[in-house]
Amino acid sequence: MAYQRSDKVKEKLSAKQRAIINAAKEVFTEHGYEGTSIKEIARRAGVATGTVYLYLRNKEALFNAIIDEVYETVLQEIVRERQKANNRRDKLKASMAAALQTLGKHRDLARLVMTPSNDRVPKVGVHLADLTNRLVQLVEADLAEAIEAGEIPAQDIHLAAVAFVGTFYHTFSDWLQQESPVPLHHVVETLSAYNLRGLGFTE
Amino acid sequence: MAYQRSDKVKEKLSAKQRAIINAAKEVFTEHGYEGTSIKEIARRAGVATGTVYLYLRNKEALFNAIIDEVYETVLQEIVRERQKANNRRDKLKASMAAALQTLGKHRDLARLVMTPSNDRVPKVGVHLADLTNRLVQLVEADLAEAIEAGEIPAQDIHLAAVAFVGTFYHTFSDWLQQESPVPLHHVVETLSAYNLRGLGFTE
Amino acid sequence: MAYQRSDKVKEKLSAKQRAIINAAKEVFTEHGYEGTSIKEIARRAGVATGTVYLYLRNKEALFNAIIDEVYETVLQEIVRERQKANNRRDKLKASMAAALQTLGKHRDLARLVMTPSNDRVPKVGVHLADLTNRLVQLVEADLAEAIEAGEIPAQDIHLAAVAFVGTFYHTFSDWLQQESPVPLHHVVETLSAYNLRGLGFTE
Amino acid sequence: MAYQRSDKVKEKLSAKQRAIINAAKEVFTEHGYEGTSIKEIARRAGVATGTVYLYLRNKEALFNAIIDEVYETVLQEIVRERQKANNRRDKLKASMAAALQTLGKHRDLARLVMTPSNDRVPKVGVHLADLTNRLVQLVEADLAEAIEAGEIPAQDIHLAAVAFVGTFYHTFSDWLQQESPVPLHHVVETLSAYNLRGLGFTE
DNA sequence: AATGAATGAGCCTTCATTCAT
DNA sequence: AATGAATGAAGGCTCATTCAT
Repeated sequence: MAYQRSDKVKEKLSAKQRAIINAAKEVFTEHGYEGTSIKEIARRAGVATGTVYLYLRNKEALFNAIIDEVYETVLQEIVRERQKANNRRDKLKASMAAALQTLGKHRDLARLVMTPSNDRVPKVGVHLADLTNRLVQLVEADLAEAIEAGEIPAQDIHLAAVAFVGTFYHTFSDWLQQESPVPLHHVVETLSAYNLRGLGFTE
Repeated sequence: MAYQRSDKVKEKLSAKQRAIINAAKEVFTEHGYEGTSIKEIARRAGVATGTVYLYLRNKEALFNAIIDEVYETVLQEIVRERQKANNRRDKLKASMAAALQTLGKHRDLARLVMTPSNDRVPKVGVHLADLTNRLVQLVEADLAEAIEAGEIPAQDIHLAAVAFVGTFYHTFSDWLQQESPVPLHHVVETLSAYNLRGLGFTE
Repeated sequence: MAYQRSDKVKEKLSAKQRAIINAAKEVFTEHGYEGTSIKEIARRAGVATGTVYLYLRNKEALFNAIIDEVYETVLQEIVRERQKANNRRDKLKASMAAALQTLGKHRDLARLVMTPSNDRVPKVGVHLADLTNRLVQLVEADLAEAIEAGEIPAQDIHLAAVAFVGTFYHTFSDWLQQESPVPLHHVVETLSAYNLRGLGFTE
Repeated sequence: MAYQRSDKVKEKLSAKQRAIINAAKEVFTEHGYEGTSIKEIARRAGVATGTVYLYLRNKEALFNAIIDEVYETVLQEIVRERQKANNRRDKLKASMAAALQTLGKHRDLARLVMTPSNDRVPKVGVHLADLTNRLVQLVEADLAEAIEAGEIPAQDIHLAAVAFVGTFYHTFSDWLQQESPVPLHHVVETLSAYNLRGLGFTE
């Protein structure tokens, strides 16, 4: 289903726009935002320089289009996985599992998304921060419910949520840089246990 | 003591090199890596453009020199604080407390250091990762000992250490962006408890 | 009559060509030669970009077509008004009055025509000069007759004619730039008197 | 004296800035504002592209620097020549004679200055209009005095002044385009007589 | 050691014009 | 006849780095 959905998103784009965005993904991934030239993207997409501007207003818009795509895909996956969960513990776990699994499928892209560069184009950085902020908010809501239900002790919800997401974010960054990484599901399992304990869930 | 130590680091540099690096800290902090020009750094340091190249090979080296300085200062502070601690729990807590307190004193600089920009100079990002890697290693050693001593259950040490550092890293990033942030010691206390529970320390 | 005539000019063009030229008038008037894009003209004319090139060889030809139209309209008007005049004095006066009145009706268009821009397309400037050259020739003929008839003293005919036209040209430019301009007929009256005196007509 | 003065102005500029401005004069003259590229100016000046920006903020500033130079030279010459005149008639004549003679010495430059292009860079056009406006103001002052002194009948001073300048402006433009032009002093003599008659001066 | 003028590659973006449909 | 997507040259400007003084 999610596959279909994200496919729908992609189908809206012409083959050419797809080619451009895909080329951009590659180049941005390899050289960063400032290190990427439109000319190179065009070359890699097999179109003329000007053609890029037929589909995307400018460099920033091109970059954001990519971020948006990843962003939306990940969030859709999270929502989908959470629906399968029955209790709070599983929801929390499912959220992070979905995020990691989705990003884990495209290591290069993930690397791009997870390396914010606020350089000179401040909006870019802001845009990138959104994803984790949304995740944090999701977790905060879960925690508030869990506390109210007496499943975990009262605590600083924001801090706890940021810490929660932080373990996954950081571990995932670490995982991205490893040459022969461990299976992601192992990461998910371990971190889930770690965080649930940290939050004060009792067996 | 720590003051002396970090002063030692600084003493190695000539007054002019100091002036250049300090100016660079300011400008990089204000405009980011790509947004910063050598000319502006030179102007702010009160030297000619060419003089910068007498002391630092190039822009990247200049940036790295700053990272190194922060890096070293933070690590020295961590080592110092750890020596005060008597048991594993306190050592772990002291490590993170020292890191956060030191970076917290210079929010702007911290923001610079903690916003990796792999733009155009991918090595910069790599360099920045070093700091957290070292922290992770420190924590790994602590965990290995704690497990051996039976204070916490056996677990994936690397993953746990990365998660541990991740909570602090991420929370601190979040803290940096807040307009009126909570006291850092509150963050330290809360996260310490979170992580110690997560690691499986028993009261 | 003049209406009919200038209509004849316009009738030669297909409705589509008319639409394009009219759109071009608008856009050139608003943004100048270099500031105008063919795409915008096409959009405003309700046709596709390529269609413009079906009717006009290129941008320069399009611009010249407009100049030609204004040019021809003004000249027709001059000829018509001159026919009403009985003597040389009135003919000279009628010539300029017709020119000014006609251009004065479309201040924007006049501004476009009267601001030669030799930019990049030097021929454009040349084309624009034609109008005044033709006016000068008309005046020269009148002066030659007037001298032969003994109405004015012998003099450098070309220079006098250029000066004559120059007073109107310059005054009219000045008038175009004024926010609340005086009535054109006042300009015509004043300048006519000025020039007739200058030429040596006696009361 | 005037020669010295304008020389002083030029001495202030380094040899390189002079070379750049002179090259710019050539290229702007040949291809107009929009048709001129900084690269070509640099090439012609024998410097690198970036060097141009060491001396002039940008293309517009470079263009204006040229206009300013001509502008100042011409006005200085006018002031100087007017001081030699004893009466109103001679002052008026001297003003225009000075302007024409000065511009006449550099036909190419004069062509550049006298072809306003308000295209896309509106300030450029405004800047160019200044010269004639200043001339008009000078003439207006003279006319006001002449009327008060009873030397000429009351009339619309602004219109008369614009017409006055217009004859010279236009005649000069005409002269600039001629391949084998008549001597400028002949133009001055003829136009002076024409205008003085037109204004109503009596022998 | 120090200077800072000079370099020139490289960047994003625009737009007149073409041509396959 | 008409379309409009595609082209790619060209332009102004910046800036890390060098080097003659």
